[in-house]
Amino acid sequence: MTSNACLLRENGMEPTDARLRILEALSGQHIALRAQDILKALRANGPFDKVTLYRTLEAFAERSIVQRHCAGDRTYRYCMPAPDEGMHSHFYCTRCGNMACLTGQHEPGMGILRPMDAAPLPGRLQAVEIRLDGICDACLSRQG
Amino acid sequence: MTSNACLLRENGMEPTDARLRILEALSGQHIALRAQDILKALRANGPFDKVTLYRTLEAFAERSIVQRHCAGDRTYRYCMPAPDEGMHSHFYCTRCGNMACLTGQHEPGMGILRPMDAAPLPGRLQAVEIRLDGICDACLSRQG
DNA sequence: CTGTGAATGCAACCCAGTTGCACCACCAAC
DNA sequence: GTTGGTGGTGCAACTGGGTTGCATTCACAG
Ligand SMILES: [Mn+2]
Ligand SMILES: [Mn+2]
Ligand SMILES: [Zn+2]
Ligand SMILES: [Zn+2]
Repeated sequence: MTSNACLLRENGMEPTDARLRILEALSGQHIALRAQDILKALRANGPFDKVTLYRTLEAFAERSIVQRHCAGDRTYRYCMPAPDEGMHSHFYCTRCGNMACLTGQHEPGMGILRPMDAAPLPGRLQAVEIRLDGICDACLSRQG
Repeated sequence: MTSNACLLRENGMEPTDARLRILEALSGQHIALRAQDILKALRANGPFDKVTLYRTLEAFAERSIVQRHCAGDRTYRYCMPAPDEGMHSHFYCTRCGNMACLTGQHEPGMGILRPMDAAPLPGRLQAVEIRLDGICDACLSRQG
């Protein structure tokens, strides 16, 4: 029994082949992947249906098995949080679209996240998304 | 000469009727609007072309006349920063999609934004996007 | 006037993500 | 064993926010 299979069982999902393959593609990554990136990786070892992927990713995100983030280009990116780690933030390269996971979690409710805002929030906070935008080192070295 | 016309001139844009109408729709809002929200408001006082709106909003965003943000539902929201204010963050209601602008700017490079991350960034930072997700007061009062 | 570039309008297109529905495997009840 | 329900997958069609191409109009300098 792999740890991914356990993860699925803990979340009330059968560890099917498709699900395990998707988790495998996401495990150990330090960047957040587009659905299409994942699809391409999956299809390197056999056919895989697009809709199954999208539906599975959505189910994973609902159960917090993966994190789903909206990048600056309006496409979702998916990544697996490190074990026992909460939300983490990302560095998004506006030139190449690469979205690196940053180490160190951040927590909803941390006062320091809104240093200059004394007013109460206009609702019940559930999650905090922090995205750092810029040019990644690879793009910088390619052309400054 | 309205202040919006000045704003356009300062950014090298002719203050055309279409542009002024768009800025007018965004001025004084305390929420970030979808393109479609803006279009609906514009069409309340006469016809307005969808493509002109999108192109104009893009030109405004490039010149930082408006801020463009990607909400959790993968649609862009547009808002005008208060005068002399930099980037600000938003509260996004995952139930109704309303995206409230939060008062108080945040600055790229503030150390406090990444409290638990000592590692250097994997690139050159240009902007910081902070989105607080949750359920807004209106939705809470409607059904908890 | 007249030429030039900027701005606008309309139609067609793009494409990540979604929906509908058929199919299949599995298991439990009859 | 047959039936019926459930969960997962596959294929095709669809959605809709946003974009592109291109023709037309406008502003204004020469
Ligand atoms: Mn990540
Ligand atoms: Mn705003
Ligand atoms: Zn890059
Ligand atoms: Zn709401």
